[in-house]
Amino acid sequence: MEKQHNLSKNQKIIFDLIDKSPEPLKAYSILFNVQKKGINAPLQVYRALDKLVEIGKIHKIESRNAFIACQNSSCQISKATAFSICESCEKVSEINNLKLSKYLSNFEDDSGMRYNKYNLEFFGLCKKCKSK
Amino acid sequence: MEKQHNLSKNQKIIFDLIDKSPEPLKAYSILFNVQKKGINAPLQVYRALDKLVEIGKIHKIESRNAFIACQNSSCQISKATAFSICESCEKVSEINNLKLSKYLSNFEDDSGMRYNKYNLEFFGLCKKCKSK
DNA sequence: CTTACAAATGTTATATTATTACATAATGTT
DNA sequence: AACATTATGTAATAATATAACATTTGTAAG
Repeated sequence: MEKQHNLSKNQKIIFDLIDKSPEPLKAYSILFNVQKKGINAPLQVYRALDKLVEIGKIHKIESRNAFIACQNSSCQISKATAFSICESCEKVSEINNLKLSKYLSNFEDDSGMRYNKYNLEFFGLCKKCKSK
Repeated sequence: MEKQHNLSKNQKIIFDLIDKSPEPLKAYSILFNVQKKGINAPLQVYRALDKLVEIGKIHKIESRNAFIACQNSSCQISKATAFSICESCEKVSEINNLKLSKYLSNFEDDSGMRYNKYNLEFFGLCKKCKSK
């Protein structure tokens, strides 16, 4: 049974914003958007983001310093993330591919080391941008 | 035949520093280290870093905002990078594994899309840290 | 219920990472 | 030499993220 995380007030405000967004959001853009709800300081945003990342409700797109809601309905694999990033329009999608995640989770490097966690970012042109 | 890039003065200073370093270096730590050589401003560092990344002599470790020299003697695959990162001692190594790079370069997502570029960061404990 | 602990909040200040804008110099090509 | 491209120098500022400290809220045990 998965642990239930009851989001706190700030966490909920910030998660809802990210979850509704069609694109990854940056911390200060989040801050700007939630100021009307009484969240005034960067730290309040970063603390909520840290927690949401920790419990797997959102992911950080490292190459963009931006945050996206987890797209895996059964969000077990927050430690094993893969994203598709369009270098033209910056559209980001989470890749949820069992073969890929199995391949990477089972990957052994040349020294025989295994990893419990990874983040993979693919770059290319999305369909729309490719056809332009 | 691979294009030869003659590094400029600043590029060479900064590449040499990164190449000699046993660990990834951060931009402002680089700046501090090269001030005695007449590089005074962040922008001079970032410009050199950008170029070095572009030509594949160094890579950026996105999750750490740090830079490491490319470890692939035949440095063809600067667009396809994989790293091992120790979450305890922060040691970073480039993974140069043909099966992995083939697998990822040939990966098709569920929409049939292919990617010409990726960055993969694995996290775990290195041997030293695991045995503590 | 109340005590105690952990988690979250609020606030100010500051650290770290990165870019804009503009002027000049060096290098490579024809 | 003329031109284009790449690199440099410098100042200012933008964008991203954390430290430190005080207070409040949520939760679980007695």
